[in-house]
Formats: sequence, structure tokens, C-alpha cells
Amino acid sequence: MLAVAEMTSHSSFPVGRNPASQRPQPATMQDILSQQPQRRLAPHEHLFHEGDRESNIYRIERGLVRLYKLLNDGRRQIISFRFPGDVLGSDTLKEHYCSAEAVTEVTLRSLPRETAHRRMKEEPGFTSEIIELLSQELANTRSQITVLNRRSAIEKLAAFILDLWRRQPKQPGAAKLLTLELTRTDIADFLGLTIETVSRNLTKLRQRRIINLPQVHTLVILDLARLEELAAGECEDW
Amino acid sequence: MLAVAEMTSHSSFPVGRNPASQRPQPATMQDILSQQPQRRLAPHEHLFHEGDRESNIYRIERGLVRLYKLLNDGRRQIISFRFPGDVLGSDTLKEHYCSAEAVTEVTLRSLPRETAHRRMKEEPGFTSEIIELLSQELANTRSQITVLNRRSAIEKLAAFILDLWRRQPKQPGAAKLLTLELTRTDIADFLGLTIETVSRNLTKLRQRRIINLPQVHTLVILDLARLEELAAGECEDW
DNA sequence: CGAACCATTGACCATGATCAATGATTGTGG
DNA sequence: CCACAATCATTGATCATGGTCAATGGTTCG
Repeated sequence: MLAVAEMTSHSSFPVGRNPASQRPQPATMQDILSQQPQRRLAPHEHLFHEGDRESNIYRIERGLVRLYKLLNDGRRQIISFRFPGDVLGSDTLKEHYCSAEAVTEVTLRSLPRETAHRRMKEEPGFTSEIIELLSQELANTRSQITVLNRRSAIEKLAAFILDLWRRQPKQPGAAKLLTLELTRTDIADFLGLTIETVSRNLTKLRQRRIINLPQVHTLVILDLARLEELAAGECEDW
Repeated sequence: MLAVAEMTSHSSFPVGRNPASQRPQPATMQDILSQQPQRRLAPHEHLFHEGDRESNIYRIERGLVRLYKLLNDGRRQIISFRFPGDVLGSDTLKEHYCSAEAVTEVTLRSLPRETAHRRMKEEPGFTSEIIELLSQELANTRSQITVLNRRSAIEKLAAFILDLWRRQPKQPGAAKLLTLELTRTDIADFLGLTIETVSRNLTKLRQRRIINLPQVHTLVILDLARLEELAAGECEDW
């Protein structure tokens, strides 16, 4: 529900080599990305900063990236978290609207926008991939407005946890286990809350047996149905 | 600042006929839209509903349109208001993400998406127009998150008034006069406030001589500088 | 091991929601 | 055209949610 290019799920693009021999012409953007060399970023390294003009299209292979914007008053609004498979930088504004920073160690591939533009003129399919990405991202961002603007702190948190869980690369065994690579500050800056409120409401969710927090950065979903109710704003009381 | 395709200002597209004799090939989307017949909508008529699959690209010629989404609890989140010159429906999702409804009497031109798709294959310029629109809209929507998520009611209102004023078709004489075609409920549903809070904070702005409200739907900006400070969140006190 | 950072919890306060009453504006039928 | 109804807007009183300030406890890393 929260902003991300969901359509770029693992299954929707070939991670391996492009089978160029079979159909050499219609290479997709995902194909081309897969041919690019990998690059590594340490935690806190930036892919780009707000206002930068140089730009690439990136696809995250491993790790976690946050997109954020610094406000006048010094606070930070995190726009979205990006997971493996997610593409970023597909918009064509003159300058980057926000900054992108590695949260964990990150592996990614990138494609200079110039190259992308050249390919767009040759391959219409390439173009529609970008339009799809942008459309999806727009819908996700609008949806985020609804959550952030209308829901209580505990509902925001419920929605956030659900979203993380759905997007997280699943460990097959531990079905409802979630490894939070994020700090409470990250969560707060995304949801527009303070760390105290995040902490208090995590405690509430724990007291109500909806989640458990065996360690600070490990979260277990105990009652998925109730979490979904909360996230959808369908809980009248408490 | 609040979400709209600003780039589609009046000056950026030819309202008259396309000068086809001079350059018959590279017709822009705006050119093609200008060749479409006009259609009229009465207040409260819908362009489309959330979930609709049929879709066109619309350009508003006159009047005001609101994009909104109904929430589970019956409340309404207005995603954005669209003014003359604004284009909507340029995304390519299977279904409409939200509903579009005429607020005032509206005149618009539309282009079936099928036609648009055909043209996109012939004209790369057409495509980049759409990508530009989407990119801009995405940036605006993200910016909206920041305002809605982090600002006090009075700051939200200040930002909203400024945005309306900047986008409104200017009446040359009355420089700082603003005709609110909207109800307080519209404003509240956009900013994520109640109508009472909107009303109270309009009164505050009036008491501080920042605006005046000679009639309920007429607003005059008295102190633009202070309004901008408020909107930017640069006012420490009050 | 200690320092820096992160997280939790508590007490208090401010902002905005809710409930309620009154005024203003708009629209409709006599 | 007026009267009445319906809708919309303003204002007040009260309350709840979440922010701020502060203290304590846990983690992590050099």
C-alpha cells in the first residue's frame, strides 16, 4: 500500500542474462538493466542527492534504500523505502526531487538516462515500461497520502508493518517474521510521527497480542487478520 | 506546491489550431487535444469513477475538477484539484485509481487512450510529453505528502491558498483576489482536516490581517510575504 | 569497558476532532 | 418575489491523540 513499484516484483523480470539470441530486438528495460555491472554501496552512501542533475535509472539487487527530502525546519520526510527488484530514477525531471541513501549495504545496477533515452526512441516497449513504472508509483504515492493523512498513529503503524511484510524478500520458513533493518527514527520519519509515538504504539500492538518484538529489530506478526483490520481503518474502538 | 501538472500552464500549449502545414509530422499531444471536440459537464457530473476501465486523456479548458477517493470509513480524500490547462488520465493503469468530478461547470477535450497509444508508437515526442506529465505529477504528489504530513492546520491552509492563487486563471486587475469555487468541505477533504478546523484557521488568518474574506467564497491576500512564510513552515511562534 | 546512540516509558501540554448551537447562503415551490 | 427548507459556515466547549521534555534502560561499536 505504501509507495513502491510493486509491479517490479522478482518474478516479473529476468534476473539472468538476456536471451538475446532468441529475440534480439525487443530488449526490455529490465533486460538491459540485468546486463549492467553491479555496484555496491555501504550503509549511508547516497545514490544521489536532492537537486542533482546527473541521473541514472537504478535497480536494487540487494539491500534497502530510502528516498527522503529534508524540510526547512530540519526534519526529514522519508518518501519511500525501496527493496530488491524496485526501480528508481525513472522520472525525467531536470533535477532529482529527493535524495536516495543506502540504509543497509546495497547492490544495484544502473543505466545512464542518456542510454535510456536513446533506447526509448528505438523501442516502444521500453517506453511503456517506464510509463507503467511511473503510473504505478503515482498510484502508490497517492495511496500513501490517504494513509498518512487520515489514519491514527496505530493504524499507520499497522499499515506500515503490513506493507513491509508484503514487500520483504520472504524467508520461506519464518512466514510471519519480519527483520526491521530500520531504526525507529526511520519509521517515524516515514509515517510523520515522533519516535516516542512509534515506540508507544509498537508497545500497544504487542500488548494486544497483534505482534511480538522478540528483539528490537525483529518483529513477528501474531494476528494478521487484526493487523489488516487496523491498517484498513476498520476497527471502531481501541 | 500541491499536486498538479504545473507544466501544462496556459502558455505552454497552442490553444488554436495546429499549424499542420508548417510541420505536419511532429504533432504534440497538446496539439492533438486542441483538435478534439469540446465537451461540457454540469457540476457534480463525473469524468470517470474509481475502478472504471474505460479511459481517456482529458484536458480541462474551463472550470474546476476534483480527483478523489472514498475511504472505508466513508470519508473522502481529495487527491487534487485540476484547473484549465491541466491534463488528467495520462497514467496507464488498468483501472482508474480515483474518481474525477466536475466541481463547477466544466469544458474539456478528450482523447481515447487507444488513439494516444497509437500515436505514441509513431511519435516519440508524444511519449515524452506523457512521461513529463507523469514525472511532474509524481513530484507534486510527493510534495503534497510533505505538506499534509508535517504541517499544522494553519500552515496547510496557507500553502493551499497560495497554491490555489498561483494556479488560478488570473484576473489581471484584482491581483490578490481569489474566487473559491470550493466549499469548506472540499478544502477539509483535501487537507485532511475537519470543516471546523478549516473555518477556525481561516478566521485566524483573517484576524492576523494575512487574508480577508469579504464574502464566503471570495478571498483576498493581504500579506503575501507572511502567507508564504507560514506555508513554508518558517514561522516559529503563533 | 565505556561512550555514543537507540529505544522505551512517563508526565504534561497543544493541536485538532467531536459534539452542539447559531448564523449565513442557496435553492425551490407557492 | 418571498418564504421556507436545506445546505453550508462559524463559533464555542470539551476531549483525545500525539508532540515535547525528561529520565532510564538497551545495543552497538571502537
